Amino acid sequence: MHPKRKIAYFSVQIFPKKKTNMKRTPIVELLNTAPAEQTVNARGWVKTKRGNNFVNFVALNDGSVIHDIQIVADVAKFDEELLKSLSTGSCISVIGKLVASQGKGQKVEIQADSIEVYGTADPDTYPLQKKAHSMEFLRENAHLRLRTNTFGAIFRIRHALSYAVHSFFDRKGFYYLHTPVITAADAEGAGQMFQVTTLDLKKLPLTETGEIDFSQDFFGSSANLTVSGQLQGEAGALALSQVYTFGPTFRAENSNTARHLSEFWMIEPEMAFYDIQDNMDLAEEFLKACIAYVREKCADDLAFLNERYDKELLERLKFVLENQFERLTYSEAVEILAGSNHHKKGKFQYPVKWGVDLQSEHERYLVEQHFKKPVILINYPKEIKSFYMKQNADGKTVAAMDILFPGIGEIIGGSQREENYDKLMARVRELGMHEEALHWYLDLRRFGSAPHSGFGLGFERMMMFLTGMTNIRDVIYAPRAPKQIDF
RNA sequence: UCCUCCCUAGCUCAGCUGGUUAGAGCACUUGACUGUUAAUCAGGGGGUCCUUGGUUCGAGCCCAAGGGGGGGAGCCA
Repeated sequence: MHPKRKIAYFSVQIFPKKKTNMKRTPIVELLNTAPAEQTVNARGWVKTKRGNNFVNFVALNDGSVIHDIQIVADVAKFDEELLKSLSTGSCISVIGKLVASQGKGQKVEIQADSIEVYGTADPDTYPLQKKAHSMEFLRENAHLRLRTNTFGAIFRIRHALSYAVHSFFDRKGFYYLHTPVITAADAEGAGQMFQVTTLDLKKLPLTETGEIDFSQDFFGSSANLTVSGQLQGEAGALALSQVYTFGPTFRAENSNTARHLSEFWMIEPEMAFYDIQDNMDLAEEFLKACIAYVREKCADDLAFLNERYDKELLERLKFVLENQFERLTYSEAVEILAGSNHHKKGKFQYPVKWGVDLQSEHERYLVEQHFKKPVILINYPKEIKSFYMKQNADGKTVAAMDILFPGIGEIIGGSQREENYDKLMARVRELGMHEEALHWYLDLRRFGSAPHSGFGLGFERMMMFLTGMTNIRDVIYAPRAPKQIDF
């Protein structure tokens, strides 16, 4: 390579144009700067304004940190109308001196020399006040709720958690695989799908037998939004050894609960040469690494949420980090449940019986009452699990694992995959699945198959655990759910 | 989709057994106040009581249907 063509990726020199404006300093930096009457520029949105005839105090926030910086404005130095326009929600740029605060609530403040108003916010119509609002009200103002302390904290944590995910897998030698968002007919059976089409819904082309003729549709067959990247992930793992996906996932189920969304983000690692034990080890290490990262990176935001919403949040994060997850089989869990006083007193609404899927109340009992810590359940009856899971030697169970968290329920679902072509094919036929659509997936077992495992993590459920939010609609920018597509 | 609760001022909520002109705090507005911390104090304006229909001399309140939202369940991550 010619020496002149060498590119310095990490130290790019930029030749600035002539400076016209003073450069903004993020409030997070200003709050951590020693005050020495240096001239600084802060820009952000007004939280509150207080004061008297002589001096006004503005709490300014730019989203860089949960704390506001206090702007001090001498009434005599500023136009009356300008000061009046600094109402809650307005956006301003302030140039002034960074000084030690005379007041008690903060260390530093800005003594304003000039204030420019970028955008006013009429107090009569601006929905947010300097008072606490209900989560329901904020949900109906999703475009503005980002400006509140609570949602600022939530979205800084959301970013940190995303970063923690990529960072963890990168350290472990995984590759980030971008699997398709639009897929062909439902192969996995993971639930109702959203259909994607360019056909004219008012004039659908029909075949001779009266069915809709998808050969005339955009892709030449029916198409849907993905419900999981797992099957494609397996193709990745059986080539790159360790991959993960992290993308939007769509389920058209009519679910109206505090822990379901129609559009959510899912993380799906898939690993060649991993058995179910390796899979569990990775999942536990992964969850702990993410929690540890966010706890360190977002200490202020977590402290705020702990103080305001959930006094046990920090304690719970610490507890999960310091304790081993309880691991047991489905059969053992059923025994514990059947032998519990809770069951004997008839307090379970649904029956506890081997072969039947555990209900929410059963999972909660195990996690919140019996073990009082995260639980990993493995080896479920094959009838209640997906076709691709590894069939155990007992002929009755599959190598599935679910990780259950307090207050949230299932946060991870995974399994070792069936790598044997004949066994997998038998299951596909047993369940009457569409072999044609699965040809490429079955091929993975015909050519260079290998033992492999993986799991799926609901990103927003992890967010609920980290933030203490009790409704999944409050940890995503704009929740998509039945009858809800605003913002 | 099922069960259940809720809907009263911009926001949070009170409103008795069905009875005159529907209230409070915050927000807004006017005034007071030399450093406030959701500033404070005093005055003022502000209502389709979710909608429609019914019962009644009289409905915010009782009944029915519809709409929106919360909590729980199922499906799952």
